[in-house]
Amino acid sequence: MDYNYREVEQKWRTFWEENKTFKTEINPSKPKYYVLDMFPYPSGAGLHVGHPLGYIASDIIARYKRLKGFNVLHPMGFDSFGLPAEQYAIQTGQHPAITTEENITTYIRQLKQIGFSYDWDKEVRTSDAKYYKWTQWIFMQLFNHYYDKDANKALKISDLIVRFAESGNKSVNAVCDEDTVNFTAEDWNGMSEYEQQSMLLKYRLTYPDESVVNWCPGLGTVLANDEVKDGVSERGGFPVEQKKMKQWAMRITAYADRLIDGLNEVDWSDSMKDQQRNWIGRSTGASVRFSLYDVRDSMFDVSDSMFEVRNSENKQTSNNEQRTTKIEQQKSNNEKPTSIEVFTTRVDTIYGVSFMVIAPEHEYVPFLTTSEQKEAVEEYVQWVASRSELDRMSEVKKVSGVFTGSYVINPFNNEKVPIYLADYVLAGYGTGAVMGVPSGDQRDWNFATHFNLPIVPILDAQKDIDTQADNTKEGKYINSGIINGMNYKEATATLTKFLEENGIGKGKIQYRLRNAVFSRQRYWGEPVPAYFKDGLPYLMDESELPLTLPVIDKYLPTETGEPPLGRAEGWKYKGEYEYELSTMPGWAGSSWYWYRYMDAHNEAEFASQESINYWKAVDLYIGGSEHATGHLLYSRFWNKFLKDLGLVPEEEFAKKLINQGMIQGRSNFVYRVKESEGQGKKPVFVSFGLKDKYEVTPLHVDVNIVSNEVLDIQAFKNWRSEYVDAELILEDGKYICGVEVEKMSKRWYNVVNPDTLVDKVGADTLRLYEMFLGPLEQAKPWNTNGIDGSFRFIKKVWRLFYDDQDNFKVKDEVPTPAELKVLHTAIKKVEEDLERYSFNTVVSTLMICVNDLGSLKCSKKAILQDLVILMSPYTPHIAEELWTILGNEAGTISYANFPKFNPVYLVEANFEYPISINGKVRANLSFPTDTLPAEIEAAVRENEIVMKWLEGKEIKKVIVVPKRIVNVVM
RNA sequence: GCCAGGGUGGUGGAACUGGUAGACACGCAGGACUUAAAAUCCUGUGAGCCGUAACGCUCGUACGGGUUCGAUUCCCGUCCCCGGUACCA
Repeated sequence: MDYNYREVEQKWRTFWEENKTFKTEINPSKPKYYVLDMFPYPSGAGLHVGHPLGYIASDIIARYKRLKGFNVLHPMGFDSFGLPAEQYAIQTGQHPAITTEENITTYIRQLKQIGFSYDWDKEVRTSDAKYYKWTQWIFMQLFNHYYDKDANKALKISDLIVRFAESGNKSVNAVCDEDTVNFTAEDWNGMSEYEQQSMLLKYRLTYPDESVVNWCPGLGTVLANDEVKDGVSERGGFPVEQKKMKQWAMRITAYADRLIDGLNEVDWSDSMKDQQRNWIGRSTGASVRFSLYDVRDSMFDVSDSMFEVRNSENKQTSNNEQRTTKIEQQKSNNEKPTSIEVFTTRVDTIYGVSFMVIAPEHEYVPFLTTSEQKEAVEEYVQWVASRSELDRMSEVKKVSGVFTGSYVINPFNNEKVPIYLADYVLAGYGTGAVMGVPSGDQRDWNFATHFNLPIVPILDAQKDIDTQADNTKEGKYINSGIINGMNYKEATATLTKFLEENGIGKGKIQYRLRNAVFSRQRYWGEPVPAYFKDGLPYLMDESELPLTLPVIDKYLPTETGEPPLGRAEGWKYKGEYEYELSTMPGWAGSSWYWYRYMDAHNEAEFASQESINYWKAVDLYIGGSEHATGHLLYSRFWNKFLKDLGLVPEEEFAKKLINQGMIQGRSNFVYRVKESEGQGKKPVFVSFGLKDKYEVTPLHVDVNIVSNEVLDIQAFKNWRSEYVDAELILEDGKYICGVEVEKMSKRWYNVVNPDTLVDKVGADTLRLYEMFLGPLEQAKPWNTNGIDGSFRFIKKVWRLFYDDQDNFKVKDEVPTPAELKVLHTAIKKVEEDLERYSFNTVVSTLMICVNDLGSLKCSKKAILQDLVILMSPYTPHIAEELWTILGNEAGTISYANFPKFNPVYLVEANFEYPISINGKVRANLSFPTDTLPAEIEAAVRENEIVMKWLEGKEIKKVIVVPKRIVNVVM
């Protein structure tokens, strides 16, 4: 009889659950090890085969470390706020909490089925009020702190207020908004409450700010970037425009340097560190202020329709009498700007400036545009508003832009420089303005060539600048006023000094990193524990947490375009003040969850100091590389902040990080005819083979309603309400779908579920197979072609214990040297490979070991017992069963001792040297392992085969690499 | 576009620090067992070539160069694929 995996696996899963085999407690007598998985978003599609890849790997390490004597924390939880549940709620009216609960139940069932050694008592869910209470609490701490550059850490806002009252802000060296002006203690004490609070917002680590969003008037909502395709909404095909909106932001830039420095102390891949460093993008340069030249009039009526959207917030501001203070006036819309500031990393090229470019959404645009240029500018701004940031940065070859009609003055040579708008300058980055130096920058060169602007050489080393830009720093400066004849270093120093002495600029460090937007115009997220009084945000009291999500009738924005929370009846702080209506973004709850696992049910703190100081930081963190610059950066930021508050001990929360490669999915597509897009139109889809005859938009379709690329039409119509009466243009009576290999993701409907596989071959086989697929880090498309090999392996192991007639054949005999050699070869390799996280090669090693023991007909207990331990991290169910069968206490293999490798069994008397001649192997010669290289050389020189290959030529050299190879050079 | 990763047989992959390329598996082909099938076991399996045969030869790690006694591995350039690109998580 074959091994009955269904029965055995079920038996041990029940055992583990009932006996809480993996329950973990603080135990100072043992070394600790914390293995963490990036927790999943519980999608409606259930767990897919891509999830377990990382989970299996981390579970293997968790089990391996237990065998090595560590006290292992290995928890699992759910990142359960998010867009898909809300989207489902919009479609069905079902409360996202219900859907989420159902999905989590499914996930837990699926996870338990795979035999992970999680301590389920420590499970967390970010959408649980008991959890998000602490997310809100951390948010409040951020609001109540500012970043002090002298202390190089976050300090209390209450302390800042004291300092302002005593000496103003001149002596305060803190991270704050760019436009913060200097004030004295007198100024501060003379300010109204409103003015003081407004000022403090410029310092708080979280604060309301304006940022650009994808506004879709057709759907009356803000869309995520990936809900937008070709400038229209993915759902419904409505136009999308860029709009500025008041949003909460997190001052992550305050931590930019520490986020860069911290990378030096973690064991992450260099590529991952590079990505983070580049994302933060620290660059050293200078800011330079260019005065505006002769602004004759401001041609634009500020209330002009084109600018209405952008200025709506500002208008509100100026309507509010209280807010128009002396300080604010400088920024007010009614005053003409007098200069434009740029940031440059190449201040040395300043004499080569022949134009200036500002972002089309720059706030000065109305003032800079002359009446002659008004129409062209208006048209251009409108066009740019329809384009996403990504589109704008991607299209580098096509030059676009428009002249505003205005000029600035180059402060170094007093030349008139025309001001253009161009979409490659983004308002959100730097000052939203750049100086154009066509001889030294290719994009500027392209722009200058396109608009026929002068290209001035500035260095004598520049070559061929009439065909392309040359960004060299070599040579001496020419055409460059005060720096003529200098080299790069001298010039930069001279210019920076000049800027500072004349008050027109200064040396500056600029980051590409932007402060993180912390609002979503959605329902299914953490409510922000803030309310508004006179248009300013205030926190509720900590004792009033959690602020729970109110009940609403529909999960859509209000008629006036407010977020769904605007629908909540009477939802006001103390019945009086408006709450913040946006919710927190997806990354809020995931930015600190590893601490909650340490003490998941604590109601007094986010986790006890005792637990935090025992578990400290994550020793191994496994998750997808797609989180490189999102989750992993935000989490590091929050961790550093919590450390500043003295609440956690470690500067970096994840000591070792492994990025599992994506298991790619095979996506299926349907093709919607473009003419049928838009509200109220009947959707028309055309089959793959006929799609070239129409203008179509490819749309993802659920792979589970497609089989062999043929669409199940009825299932498709039921899939989404708007497709109920869709028309399908068929070929040969079928609707054929397109196929593409891409990331397996719920939002592309290409999720494949592991349940079927567990049923067909068992969890142990699935675990083994997923590891056997290849290196953990490498991406690979999912297919089950090789799974039989893993299944056979399990059966072969069983057959070492039982013969064909089901007789137990394990004997208590003394192992032979050959058997010990097989076993210890495996022990060595399994240990080495696990230490370097080479999960796939361990599977091969186990297979070779089992094959060899089979050939040796070895069924000796001493050998098999160690083999079972070696296997147990990969195939815990069968290992637990065999362990018990061998006479050990039931359910104890998880805490057994990893077999000790003994090199004695591997000693070889001889080594067979490959003999290569000019790099090509021509013979093999065996020598005792202690033979000296000179003796080997002598033997090789006299070898017949070698002589034959020499054909009478001289041997130039013989290279002997001990226990590797011999190479004869002739 | 920019940032980062990858490309090895029919397929997944191995080769750890520059040292016999293709371990281990899948698939395929042939054989054993069986009335038959499944399961299991055995043999072969990068491409091309020579030969009766043991064996041997040439090519071969995306493509083109380079460094080296020796390169899948290091360097330069090109092509293709995948992830991220700030509201998917």
